[in-house]
Amino acid sequence: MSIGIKISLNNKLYLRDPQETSLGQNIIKHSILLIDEIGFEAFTFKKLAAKMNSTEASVYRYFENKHLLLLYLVSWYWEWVSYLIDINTMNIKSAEEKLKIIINTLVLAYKENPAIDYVNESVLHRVIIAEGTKAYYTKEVDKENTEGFFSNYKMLCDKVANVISEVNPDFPYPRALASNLFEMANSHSYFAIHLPRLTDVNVKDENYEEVKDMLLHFTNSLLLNE
Amino acid sequence: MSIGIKISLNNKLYLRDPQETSLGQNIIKHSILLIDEIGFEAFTFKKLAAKMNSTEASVYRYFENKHLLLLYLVSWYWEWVSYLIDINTMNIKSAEEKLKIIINTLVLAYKENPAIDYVNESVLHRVIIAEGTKAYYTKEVDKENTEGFFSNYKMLCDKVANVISEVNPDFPYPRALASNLFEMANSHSYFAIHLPRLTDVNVKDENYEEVKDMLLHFTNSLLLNE
DNA sequence: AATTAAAAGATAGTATTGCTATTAAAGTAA
DNA sequence: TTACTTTAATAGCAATACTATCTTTTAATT
Repeated sequence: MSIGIKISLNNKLYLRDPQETSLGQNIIKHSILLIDEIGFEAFTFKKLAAKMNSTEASVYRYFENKHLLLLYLVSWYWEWVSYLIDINTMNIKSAEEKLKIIINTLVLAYKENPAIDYVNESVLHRVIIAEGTKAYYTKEVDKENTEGFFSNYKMLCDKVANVISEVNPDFPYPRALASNLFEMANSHSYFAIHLPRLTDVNVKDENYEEVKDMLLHFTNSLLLNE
Repeated sequence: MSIGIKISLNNKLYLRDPQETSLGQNIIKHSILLIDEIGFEAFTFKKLAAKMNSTEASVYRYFENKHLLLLYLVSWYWEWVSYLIDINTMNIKSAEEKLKIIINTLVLAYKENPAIDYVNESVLHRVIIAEGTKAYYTKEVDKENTEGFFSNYKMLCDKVANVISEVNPDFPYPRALASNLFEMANSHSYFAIHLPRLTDVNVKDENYEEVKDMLLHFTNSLLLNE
């Protein structure tokens, strides 16, 4: 039983809207699980179809190729984070407090009560951490950017940058800090698990508290000291 | 005429050492150019061989697959940066000054006088910016890490983290700041060109000064304010 | 200068990937 | 019930990611 919020995404990301049909929802559901399981490079539509007892050709009716499917998942994720931030900061006046909540949401989004039953937010979180950046490090980035394929991420960046500027109007790099918070939230979660010498934080059993504390420390240090 | 410095890399990265033969050097040279031209996803050993008038099978005698070739290029790049940092900070006593030089070197490494004729450092810089992170966002990261495939990057991170701790022994995240400097140097160079709404810096005609200024600002703010 | 070993080139072959096309079956709406 | 749409089933094709073998070229040793 889904609460029925619908994440709104650029409709050029897909050929047929996967949120509209049960096959589409199945594609989303199993692609998240399969990418998590075997990694994006080894992931193919044929394997996905096999896993969900459908056919390759059927998957191709929804997504042009696996890159656009990843872009869809990434956009979905950031839109979901954006939605959570809106809810969690709704009645907060203080910009400092808002920024704290934003950082909290960024790192701990995957824990929030799942609102959509065909998306396992916790697994999606792992997928975004491990594969997310591949969505925009591509030769077609400029063309895709003009088509609005990254607008969810950019809008979230705007939103957070605005709060940063509210906290400290003189800080000269609000957008950069915002995007850096997104990147660090994910990269240091990855480093902690796979390349611990590249970070100072620990992550054990899906506990990302230390990542959050680090982001808070960085942000405070950058914005509140003069 | 090459000065003859030899970058030392983990010998499990390759099947035959490409630095030792002219075919090997050609593989390095043209792979940098071709990845820059068509992107890592479209890059194949067959296309590379065609470009350099050799054969696919010959390339496979040097590298197991294109992923390991990328890892080789990435390791080469960070080892090159590490070497430049050593030279540039050789007679510097002050840790603050050293850190400034490190940041400078990080962002502007590609400009340094090319010491190795088969590597176009400026093009390699672009390749690392656009494709570098794909070297460690892979399903085999843990296995490859135990084999020491990322040791060049990790050692550079150690080196910079030590200087950071020298500047401020109480700063709790020296490694994270170090790796974040590497990541930001590259990601914001990329954002400035392709996704400008994700940053506040401008890059035009290979002029990365603003990226450098931002990294200096972040670093000072994090380490020098109390 | 002749001999030999190693490297590179040439060619072939295979399983998988990344698609497109066609036709048949199933479900759904008029 | 007919007609329309969606999905399943199957086939096919060019490119990718290799491996294997064999011949020629190059370089090193005697």
